[in-house]
Amino acid sequence: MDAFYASVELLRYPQLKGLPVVIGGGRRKEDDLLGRLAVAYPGQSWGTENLADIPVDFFPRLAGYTGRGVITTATYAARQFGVGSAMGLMKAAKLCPDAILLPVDFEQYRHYSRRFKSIITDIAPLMENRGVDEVYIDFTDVPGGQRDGGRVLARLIQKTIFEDTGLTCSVGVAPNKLIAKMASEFNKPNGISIVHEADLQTLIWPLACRKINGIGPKADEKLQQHGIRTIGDLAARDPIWLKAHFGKAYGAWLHEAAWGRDERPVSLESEPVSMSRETTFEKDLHAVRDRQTLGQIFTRLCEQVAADLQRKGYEGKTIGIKLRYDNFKSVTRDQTLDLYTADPATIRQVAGQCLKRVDLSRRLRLLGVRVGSLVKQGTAPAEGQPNKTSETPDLDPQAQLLFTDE
DNA sequence: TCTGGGGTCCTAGGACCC
DNA sequence: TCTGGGGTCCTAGGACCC
Repeated sequence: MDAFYASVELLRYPQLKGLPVVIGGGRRKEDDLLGRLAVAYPGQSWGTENLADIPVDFFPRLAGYTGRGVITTATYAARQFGVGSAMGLMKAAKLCPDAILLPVDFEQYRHYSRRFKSIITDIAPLMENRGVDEVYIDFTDVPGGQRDGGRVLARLIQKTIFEDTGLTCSVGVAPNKLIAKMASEFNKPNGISIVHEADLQTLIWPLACRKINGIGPKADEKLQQHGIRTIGDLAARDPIWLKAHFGKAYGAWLHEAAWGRDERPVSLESEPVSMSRETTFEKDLHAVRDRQTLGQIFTRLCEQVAADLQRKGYEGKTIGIKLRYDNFKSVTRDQTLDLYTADPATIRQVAGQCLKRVDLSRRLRLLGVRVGSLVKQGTAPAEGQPNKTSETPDLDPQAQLLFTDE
């Protein structure tokens, strides 16, 4: 989907079309549009039917943003200013102070996500979810899937989604997922791109290695150090050399990817492995000095993850925590139980034990709670032998007591 | 002016078992 | 007088993705 979050917001606020808009960030009072409208226009009620009447000048701007949020999506107009996904909003505010800032509304995005996905599965049932705004589709056995190299079906999907939701998407058609993903980037927004096996050298090899789904910033940096910048450069390397420098499995995969080879099937629904909740604080907190605040946040995270599990019908037996220190270093601790659970009190208790095994003398910027090793509720395998645990000793007992046992 | 939240998968060492 | 070999599970960290 093209600029998905932003495009969904533009459905509600069409008056913002063509303007630089970014979605993201923590909530500020100024971001509470409806609250501000109630003050500015007393007696008028604002609902789905007249949101389009809100004057553009009324929307909050990026200028003066002071929180720790990042951009999740920017409209194409905003991208002109050099702002984009994952950029800190403070930095974005320097680049484009007049951009309109809207808070994220996952509820709404999930709603449109379900809608466009159900349109797709009506047309082509073999669909794989790749998050809220992206899917892989296997056209192979869909009637008409081969017409004009897949272009006919791609167009049908685009048209049907647009007519139902008003949203546009970009489609890449290729012999496998790896190339299709790259192809989908060629013609954004609202484009279709078809890449055949024979187009590898002309269309794929000139691209930066980073365009391969699976080569991130770290691998790219290392590749560049060896003079490998394009996928063609990568394809030219001896696979034995790649394995020696990048590890057996990853080296072999790099070679295959550069040659456009990918045998992964388009797979239908898969079971979740873990669920988690985490939060970055407005300001760094200290285990001792901010003990009460941290205790409340910690309990809330446990309750939220328990509620998520129960709502979706899962329970897990590995309970873990994650901290991020003021220096941005993260640590995790987890513990596996003999029993599966989705109970907030149990999660709170075990997560509290995990907290005792980390250094709490540094200030914290993030706290998270995770439950893993999930099974569908009621299908928990029989209780096994007691766990073999590799003991990690408790640290800094003084600091621990202060908020872990609240 | 620092850097969200929710995930998956991989690696590597140690415990433990046969 | 020198320490097997294979397998699984647990834990921690990290890369990567949307």
